[in-house]
Amino acid sequence: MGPRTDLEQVVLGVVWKKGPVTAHGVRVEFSRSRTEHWSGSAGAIYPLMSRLEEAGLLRSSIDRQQARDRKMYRITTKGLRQLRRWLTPPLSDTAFSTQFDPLRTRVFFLGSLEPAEQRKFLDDAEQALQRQWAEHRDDRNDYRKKNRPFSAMAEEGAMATCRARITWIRSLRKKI
Amino acid sequence: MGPRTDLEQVVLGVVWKKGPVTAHGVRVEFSRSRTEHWSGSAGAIYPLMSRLEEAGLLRSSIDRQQARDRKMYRITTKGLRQLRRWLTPPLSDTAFSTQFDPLRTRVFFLGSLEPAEQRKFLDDAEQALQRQWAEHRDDRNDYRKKNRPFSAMAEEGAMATCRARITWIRSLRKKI
DNA sequence: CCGCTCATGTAACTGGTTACATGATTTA
DNA sequence: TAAATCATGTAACCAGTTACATGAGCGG
Repeated sequence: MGPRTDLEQVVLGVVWKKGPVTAHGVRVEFSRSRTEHWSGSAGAIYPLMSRLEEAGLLRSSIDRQQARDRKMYRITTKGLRQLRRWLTPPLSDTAFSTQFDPLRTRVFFLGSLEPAEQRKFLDDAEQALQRQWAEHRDDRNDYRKKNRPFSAMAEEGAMATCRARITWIRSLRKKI
Repeated sequence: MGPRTDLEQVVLGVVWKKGPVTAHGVRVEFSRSRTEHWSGSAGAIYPLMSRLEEAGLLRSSIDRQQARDRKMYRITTKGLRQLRRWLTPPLSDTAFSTQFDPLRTRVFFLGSLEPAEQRKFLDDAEQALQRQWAEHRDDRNDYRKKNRPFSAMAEEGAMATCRARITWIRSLRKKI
């Protein structure tokens, strides 16, 4: 009965990386993320981490040294094995399938706008993507400073897709 | 009381593009899509299209000409106005925010694998992305044949992000 | 006549969300 | 001393999903 959802795997990964850590600490990590895919809401994280502990993938202990009691989570050997399994080929199909892109989705229906409005849409999109790229660049630089090379590499992935989308939007702009 | 979710907007768009169309026809359109973000399940589509009709964005009529009765949906003037509003800047923040990418998500935790396993992960990913790119290219060519320029442009967006991700994966491969 | 596609729906479930409740500690 | 942050949780809700039910028409 290992983790079934990506969120469970990611929480496992966060505990591996930051552990020992509180459920609150995991939530903070989610709130810092640029993507809005998961909010890291209390209603999701607290029951989820209890489940992972019950499954033997996490283990918790009460830290009474601090000003107030804190439930510290660590990853277990079994948990680490599970994390590695999640990353070891062959990966599930869903790991590779093209993801939902609200911008691309909208382009399918761009023909319903007047050409002038279409151009406005594309100009707006390009600006937003440029802001987004800059945010990921800042995050990457932060990760480099903190000596977290894999997180920096992940941010470079986000930067690369931002650049590709900007180039794509510009090419549409020329066609219209 | 307009549409609140992207799925409702997309269904509105599909009816605009393919209409008059049955709820089943909309479902088929979703099943053809490469992305797995929405399954287009009956439990989602049928109640949703009823809601859109109740809100005055779609209008239906029973077609008795066919072998069996079919409920044909068309977009209303109000519906088209709503579709355009969805595409008209300023777009909601969620339209631009960096999307969830299961591959990038995994890279954050790639440090938990041995270097040899890391390389295997990246090789596997590159192959999958290349297959994915080819699928989107085929789809784009189909759309071109069918004279659907905006759908073709959308597919080119997917192709561009695939290429960017391949380049990114290769650059990680060199670093490791 | 068997299985496939077209066609329309409903019921139970699920993996999250928002909002609420509580209280200690820290900072302005 | 008020507001923000740390910290732990629960309850109600929501937008989907899977699975089921039903039936017509059609090709092999």
